[in-house]
Amino acid sequence: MTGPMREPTFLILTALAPEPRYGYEIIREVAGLSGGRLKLRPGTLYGALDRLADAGLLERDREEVADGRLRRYYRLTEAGSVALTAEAERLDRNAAAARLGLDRRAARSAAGSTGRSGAGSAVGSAAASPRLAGGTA
Amino acid sequence: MTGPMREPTFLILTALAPEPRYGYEIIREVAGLSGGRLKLRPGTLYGALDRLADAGLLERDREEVADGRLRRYYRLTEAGSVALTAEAERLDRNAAAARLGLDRRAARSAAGSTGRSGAGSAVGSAAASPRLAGGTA
DNA sequence: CGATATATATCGGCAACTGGTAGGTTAGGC
DNA sequence: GCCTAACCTACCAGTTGCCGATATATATCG
Repeated sequence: MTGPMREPTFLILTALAPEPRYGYEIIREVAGLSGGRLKLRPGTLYGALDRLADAGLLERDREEVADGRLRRYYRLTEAGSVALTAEAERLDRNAAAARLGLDRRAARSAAGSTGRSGAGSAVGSAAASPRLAGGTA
Repeated sequence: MTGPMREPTFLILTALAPEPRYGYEIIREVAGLSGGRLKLRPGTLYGALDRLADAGLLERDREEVADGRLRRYYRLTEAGSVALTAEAERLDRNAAAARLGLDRRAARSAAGSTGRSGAGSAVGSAAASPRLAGGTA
């Protein structure tokens, strides 16, 4: 679990970044962070919590009983914080690369040569591509 | 294919954003964009190309024979461009959310209350979470 | 009581990817 | 000439995280 993580995993870690939270609260927090777009299923949440705990990115914090219901709190570990930071940087770099490519595309559209590029570019298409410094996702 | 895409898919679209490219060139471009981190396998590439074409995000551009080798060019469609733009924005929002959470975490660490938060925060943990305007990933 | 919300937990199936294999051509080195 | 690496497209079994669901329990409200 050092490679790219998918969005649910990422947002779970994000939800736990500021403070420990219990399962159901993570679900709500992730929904909020995603503007209602991502509704974590219990299967996804607890599967991810187990995986991330096994990988040392998070751990059990404490248990509490509130209104007759057990709440199991989790917290991000230092390794989890590091992984989340690295992942955020990866996202930034990927987004920047896409932006650059889209900008160049728009510039080409404005120049009138769109889509079917001329036959002359077949060999020349190995032109310098945006090479991002630290690597992207 | 309107939901979150994984990194290989995203970077394939990014490689095709500025101009049409053929399969092997996409592999090289993606490797460059990712700083050598992501080496697309043929299985991944052609599987994704088929999927993305089926979804209308890219299409066949042309074929060429160079040095006795067939090169099959692909180009991003307008829908693909739109999807890539949306995806880049999603990445930005996600990264920003993670940063915010990590900053709050660092602030808590500096305040001396780390990890095991006090018992008093059990009910108050529903405090206002960073609510990003347009929604995140 | 029934419906809804709040809470944790488990599981089968699926899609995208991983990690390969395959077939072919060309160029360079020995 | 032979071998290796690079250049090209194509196909496939296995893995993994997630989807979509089910289950159990408590609490509240009409």
